[in-house]
Amino acid sequence: MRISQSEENYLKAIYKLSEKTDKPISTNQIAKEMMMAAASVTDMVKKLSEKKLIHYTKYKGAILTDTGEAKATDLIRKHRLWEVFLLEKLSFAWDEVHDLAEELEHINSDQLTNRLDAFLGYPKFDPHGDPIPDAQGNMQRRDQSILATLNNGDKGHLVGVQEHSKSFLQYLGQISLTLGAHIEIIEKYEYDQSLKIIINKDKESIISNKVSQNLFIKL
Amino acid sequence: MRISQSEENYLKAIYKLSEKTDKPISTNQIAKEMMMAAASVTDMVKKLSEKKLIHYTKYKGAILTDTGEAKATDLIRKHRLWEVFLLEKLSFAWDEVHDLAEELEHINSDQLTNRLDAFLGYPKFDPHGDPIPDAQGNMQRRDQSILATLNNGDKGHLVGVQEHSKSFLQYLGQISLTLGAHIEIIEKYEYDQSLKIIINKDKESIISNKVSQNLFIKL
DNA sequence: AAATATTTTTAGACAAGTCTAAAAATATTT
DNA sequence: AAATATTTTTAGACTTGTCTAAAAATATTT
Ligand SMILES: [Mn+2]
Ligand SMILES: [Mn+2]
Ligand SMILES: [Mn+2]
Ligand SMILES: [Mn+2]
Repeated sequence: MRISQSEENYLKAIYKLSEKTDKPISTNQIAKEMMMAAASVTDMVKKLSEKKLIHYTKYKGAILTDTGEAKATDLIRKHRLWEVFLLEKLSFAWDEVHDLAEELEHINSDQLTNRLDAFLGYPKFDPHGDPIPDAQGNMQRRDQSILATLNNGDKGHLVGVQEHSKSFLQYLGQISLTLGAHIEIIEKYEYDQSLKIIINKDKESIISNKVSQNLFIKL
Repeated sequence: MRISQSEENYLKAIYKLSEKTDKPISTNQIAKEMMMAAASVTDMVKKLSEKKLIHYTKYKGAILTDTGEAKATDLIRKHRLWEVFLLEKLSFAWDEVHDLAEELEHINSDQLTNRLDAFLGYPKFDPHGDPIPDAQGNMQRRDQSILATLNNGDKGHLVGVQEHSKSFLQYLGQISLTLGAHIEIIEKYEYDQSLKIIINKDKESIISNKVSQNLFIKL
């Protein structure tokens, strides 16, 4: 069954929103995520429902079917593999790879995807620390804690970021917080929950709670 | 100025047809090349003309403007670079790369193109022997003769193919005629212009005139 | 130079994907 | 349980890219 690029983007949005909840995803949520009018979403969910990619009940919301979820997982696999390619092979920075991957992910060829995977050495995580589904759609669960929940003296490595915005990633780059960096909490300020940390056992930084809420650490 | 994927395909078709002639390209020619109704082409050439990508006179045909030609050349650059990537890095065969490159070429990012070019080592020719334009749009002229025009005793290397169809390329593969192969003409049969050749100083083959018309040889 | 054939354009239609404004359904507050 | 607010759907419109059938222009033949 032919799935358009637009339909693929809806599936990804629903998948993403479904990661945070088990409830059906409302048309408004999808509209907000995709920056689109709610009316457009209503039209599309009807179409996706007819194609059996989602379960949709009027006024209730949408849930991916198994087929829809498999399709979304495959898109994520392609997106993340392309991100790895762009960073590792074409030396793009981690704040530059997302937009290009957003387009490359729509090229549909299992052969291309699987050979790219092999060429990259079957990476398990993308440049933002997100797990890459394998050809069967299985992905490793990342063992992580949110930095904001840790305390004085806790230490570990940066294994992922929650936010993916360019500005956030660039900010992290500026304070030399790259994926894999070692972080130790020196002090947690009760007042605004900001943290004084040492990066790579060398550089001291103070980061806001907003930042630490978006960093995943493996202890 | 935003150029859609569809518009890009028209530009490429006009470019391709323009390589064989200096005359304006008729809507029918474009329609045939793209396997589309002539009426659709008429609509599109009007649009391309408004965007100053082609010069178009009703009932006369279309010629690329400098802007249009630059755009087409850039698409060809991307197409051929991706073909090299697929063959060299992902080990696809030369009869498999075209369709994927047809999609990859529409991803518009000069940075991506130029980094891919660098990653591949600035190749000058693609897997079919076609020249790859550089970032400025310049490409090397290939020094070639059509095999069908040569005579007994002539020899050289296969540097390109005219036809790009899967079946033709697969046929060549079967008789071990790959790019770079050495070819010597043993005998030219007057009757049907077929040729007895020796490939790589080893394997003897008889090829039809239809085949030899499509092979470019460097003496 | 007419008649005929071919090519090209126009006219009108349709599907996909989007929007705004209005109506209907659902949720929240009083 | 009404009244009010919010969410969601419907209705109608628009753009892009395509098609078929008919009309108009151009080219070829007689
Ligand atoms: Mn991404
Ligand atoms: Mn990512
Ligand atoms: Mn090609
Ligand atoms: Mn090629």
